[in-house]
Amino acid sequence: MTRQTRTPPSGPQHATIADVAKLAKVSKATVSRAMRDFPHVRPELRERVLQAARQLNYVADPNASRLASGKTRTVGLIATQLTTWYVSQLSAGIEDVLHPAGNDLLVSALSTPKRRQEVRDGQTQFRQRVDAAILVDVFVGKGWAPPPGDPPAIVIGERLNSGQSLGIDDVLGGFLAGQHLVAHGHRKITLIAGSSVTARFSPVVRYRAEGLQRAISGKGVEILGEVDGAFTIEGGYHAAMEILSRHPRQRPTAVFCFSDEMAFGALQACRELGLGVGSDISVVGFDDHSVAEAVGLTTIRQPVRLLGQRAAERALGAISGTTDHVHQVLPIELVERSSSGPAHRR
Amino acid sequence: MTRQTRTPPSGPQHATIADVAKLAKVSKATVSRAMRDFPHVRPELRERVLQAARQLNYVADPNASRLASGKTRTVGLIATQLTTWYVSQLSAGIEDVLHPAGNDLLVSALSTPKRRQEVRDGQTQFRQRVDAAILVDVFVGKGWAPPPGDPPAIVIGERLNSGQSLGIDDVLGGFLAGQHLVAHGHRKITLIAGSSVTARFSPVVRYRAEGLQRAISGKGVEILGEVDGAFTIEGGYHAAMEILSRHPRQRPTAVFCFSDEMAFGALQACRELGLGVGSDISVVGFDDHSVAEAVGLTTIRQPVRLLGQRAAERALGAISGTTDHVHQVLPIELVERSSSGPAHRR
DNA sequence: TTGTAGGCGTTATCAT
DNA sequence: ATGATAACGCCTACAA
Repeated sequence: MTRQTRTPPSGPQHATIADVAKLAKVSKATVSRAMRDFPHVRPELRERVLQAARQLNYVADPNASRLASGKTRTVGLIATQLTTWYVSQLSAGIEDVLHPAGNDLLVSALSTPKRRQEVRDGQTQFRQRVDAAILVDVFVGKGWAPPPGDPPAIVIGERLNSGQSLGIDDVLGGFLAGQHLVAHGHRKITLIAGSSVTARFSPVVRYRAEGLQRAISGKGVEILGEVDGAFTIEGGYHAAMEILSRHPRQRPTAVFCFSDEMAFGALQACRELGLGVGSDISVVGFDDHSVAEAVGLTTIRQPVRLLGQRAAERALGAISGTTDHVHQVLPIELVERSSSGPAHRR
Repeated sequence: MTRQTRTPPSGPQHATIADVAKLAKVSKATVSRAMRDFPHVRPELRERVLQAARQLNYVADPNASRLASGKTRTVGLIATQLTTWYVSQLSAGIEDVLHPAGNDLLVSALSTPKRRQEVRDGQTQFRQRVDAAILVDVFVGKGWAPPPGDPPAIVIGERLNSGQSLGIDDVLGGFLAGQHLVAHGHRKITLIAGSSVTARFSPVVRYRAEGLQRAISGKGVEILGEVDGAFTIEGGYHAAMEILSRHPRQRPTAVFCFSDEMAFGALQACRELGLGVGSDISVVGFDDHSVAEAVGLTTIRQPVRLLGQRAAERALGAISGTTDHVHQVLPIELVERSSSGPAHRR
């Protein structure tokens, strides 16, 4: 019977494990072990194999090894928005950990509520492609756990009852901002939160608002409403524009935005309306975005990159069987800059 | 001989193509064809297969198909810095195209010059993992082409003699900025460029500087030097700080930054030094970063996301055998905002 | 139009 | 400590 060659070997194909084995005069099994630093390989042989591999410029085909081993060496990141500063910092943090460990990161957006539901039910999109998943702002619900058969998941931004989750203390975040504004004499504050749709499901939004409430309760502070900033710059701009173009009497003296990006939009609105930021109006953001310092934005700093690193570490842990059902909380702090100051007196 | 079962099927494993075949009472081959919308499959059978697949919650194991077909359905992105706004927009654009086409994006940083050299010689890191690669700011050199055996590559930010590259007209970018400043009466301009190391290899930096030169030549304009802003916010801040804290006589009236992020740093420096932006000092950036509008930064807008989309389209094209050896240039424009204005008269 | 069966390159089991 | 070899799950050339 003739050997069945698929495509005529057009060019110099890549070396396979068999080529290395032949050159090093050992079996494929030994090559495989040597390449992966397994014990029980005679140093001399190991050296011979590595040298042969180098000579042939050999690297194991990831697909073949994935198929054979059943491990993908890949972690999936699922987020609602990929282009935000928050998510890009997160990915950077995740990569910090994944790459040295020889793992890949597979990113996937999840824009529609429908797809969000899909994730809760089972990560079809990542099926058999990842060993673990990191979910950010998907709002799966306290009691959630990955459906049986699905890879383990780490959840960022929501506290799971039993589990693999981490985040910051959002109540504290809201509280710190509120405390700061109250201390500066502000008595009329407007919140620029997420979209109204998100708000319903998002613990993040709820908790930050709750923290603010705690800080102001009993201080005679009025919250002039919670407007929709969609967590975008434009959203923050429009929201602020609407609020701040009111008559000074009905205007807040301070605006607390649930993200720095919305705060940037608010700053723009202030500028266009000729309001002095930090004097006529105080603006406080959330995140400590990389340009927050440059624009002098007072904000609640959260360690986003670190959050990513921790998540990745736990993902790796989960893969190797460590199931630490703990909610991990990372520290935040208020960073005072020029965008906030004493309430303007009239 | 006993059947050699690897791991005892601990849980309800995932359905395989064989399961679907059995349930639909067809061969594996037919399942494979039906699932991939191949022609020459009786509609009735196709329907039966799809239904069985749905019922078993079956999705093809990507690794197995990759191994069998030799295609990874993955495109690699190699960049020097992953956390910049530019690269994150680029990835977003790439994903716009890749995802609908059922392809994955694999991202890889390339921080050190040594690793950069590795890429020029052969993309070891992506070997057998991607069907095509997109290289951004790697500066491979005009005559470069992927080494034989390596997947096709699309280069962003550098014009290859023969091929697969795209970018903007950097000379024009520098020119537009220069023209704008000259028109506003500026006669002393400082450039905040990249790091001195990068500058030597980077056509981007060279061309933008050249464009500026062209715009100012013969207009009695003095370039007060090209300082290193490292393409970061902090870098821009420090560079600007140093320049602008000089005696007014030796100070430029305008600063042209080769990225918006450096311009943000420059704006911060101005604020801290009490210099009126747009009056005492004009600042022009490059990119049209998403917060540029919010801070009123005059800048050269480049369509970064579109650049990513085009690159991805060409990557997909290259995979399917289309080799269009053309350098594609995307349009840019000056966006005038409040950070620039007439030169301050003394 | 459908089925059969070999092979993709690696890992892991078993035997030595 | 090393070697032989059966999976892993899919794709595809070829036969029918």
